[in-house]
Amino acid sequence: MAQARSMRADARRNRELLLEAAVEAFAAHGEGASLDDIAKRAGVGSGTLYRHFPTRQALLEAAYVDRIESIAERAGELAERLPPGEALVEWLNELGAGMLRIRGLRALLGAAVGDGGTECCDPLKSAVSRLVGAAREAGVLRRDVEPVDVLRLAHGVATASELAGGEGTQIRRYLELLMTGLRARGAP
Amino acid sequence: MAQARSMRADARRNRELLLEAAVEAFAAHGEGASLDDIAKRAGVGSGTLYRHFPTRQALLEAAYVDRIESIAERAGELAERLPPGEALVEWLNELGAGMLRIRGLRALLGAAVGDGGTECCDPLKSAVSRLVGAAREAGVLRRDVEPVDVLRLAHGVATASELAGGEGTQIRRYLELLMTGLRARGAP
DNA sequence: ACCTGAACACCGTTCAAGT
DNA sequence: ACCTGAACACCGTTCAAGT
Repeated sequence: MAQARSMRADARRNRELLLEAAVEAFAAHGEGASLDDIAKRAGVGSGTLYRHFPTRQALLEAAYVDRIESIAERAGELAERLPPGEALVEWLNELGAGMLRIRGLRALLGAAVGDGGTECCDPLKSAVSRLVGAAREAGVLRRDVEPVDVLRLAHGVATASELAGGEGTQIRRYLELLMTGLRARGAP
Repeated sequence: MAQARSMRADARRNRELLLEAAVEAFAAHGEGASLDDIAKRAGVGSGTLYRHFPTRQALLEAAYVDRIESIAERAGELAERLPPGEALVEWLNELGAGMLRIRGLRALLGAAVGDGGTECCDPLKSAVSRLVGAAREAGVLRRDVEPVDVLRLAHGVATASELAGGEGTQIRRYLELLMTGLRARGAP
């Protein structure tokens, strides 16, 4: 999907309007919000939505790409300020909070660590790889755990806290349980 | 929903046909299978489906109620044969395998430990309560973890392994990580 | 008392016609 | 090159008419 200057002015404007409407709609009605409704609220024909974003997944990705990048950037800041183990936990905590606050982000990460994975969550994968690498070298992480395992489990933990209905108080507890398991030496 | 003898013979038969079709459809197309299709395959009108099962959730529950009970019963057998900690892990492993094998069971447990909870998963809640209680008394489980936390985390772990696309090899690893965290003494 | 199936509303997706 | 919106297919849900 071309996103560059090469778009006609009205096309670029429509794309922007669609994204604004999408962010609003996903926040209000979850990741399953009506696409037709999004087009209507953006003031464009439904065909225009499909021209810009051929699938729901593509729209979700475009709507949240900047959030994903800002979460990924936090990894660097935390790595500077905290020891490796704590930096990883803290980052997972922020990632989890983001998944609870921004509806649809969890679905996006889920697809990324599954088989429907696109490149949109690559910044998160790079971030967790760096944090996991550092934690391993510091000896606070078992060596048989891959970065992608950590993302999957973080996704699972976010699911668990969403089920608990909490606003982020549960996720900290669950992450600490998980981290204790990750810290222990590998199974025989 | 009356399920007793009080139903007319044709009603009881239709109910049975609907359940068979539902189990098949959920297995083939996931928990979102078309209800209209289920009615057609059962050879009844769509209104009949709604008369027996007013919501998709009600149909899911009726379709899997016996599986749920048989998983719950396994808890007792395992508790007799194994020490408390191992019995809990083993049971969680079987529960997880069930969630991966039978599509829709995970959704059902998710609803049960969330706010949309009905009484259909109560056997599972009782089972985990007994196992957790025994493990606590044996001193192999931290005391600040509630049975419902364990179910939620098991649900999360099953989600994580489903994302991994495995057929039950990952879930064992993930459960062991989780169990290590559950075993450790409570946080300060 | 229960069943049927037409009818309605809603949503996703496509595409011919328009600028 | 891009947009529009009518058209189509599909699904969930209701309800008047039938037995």
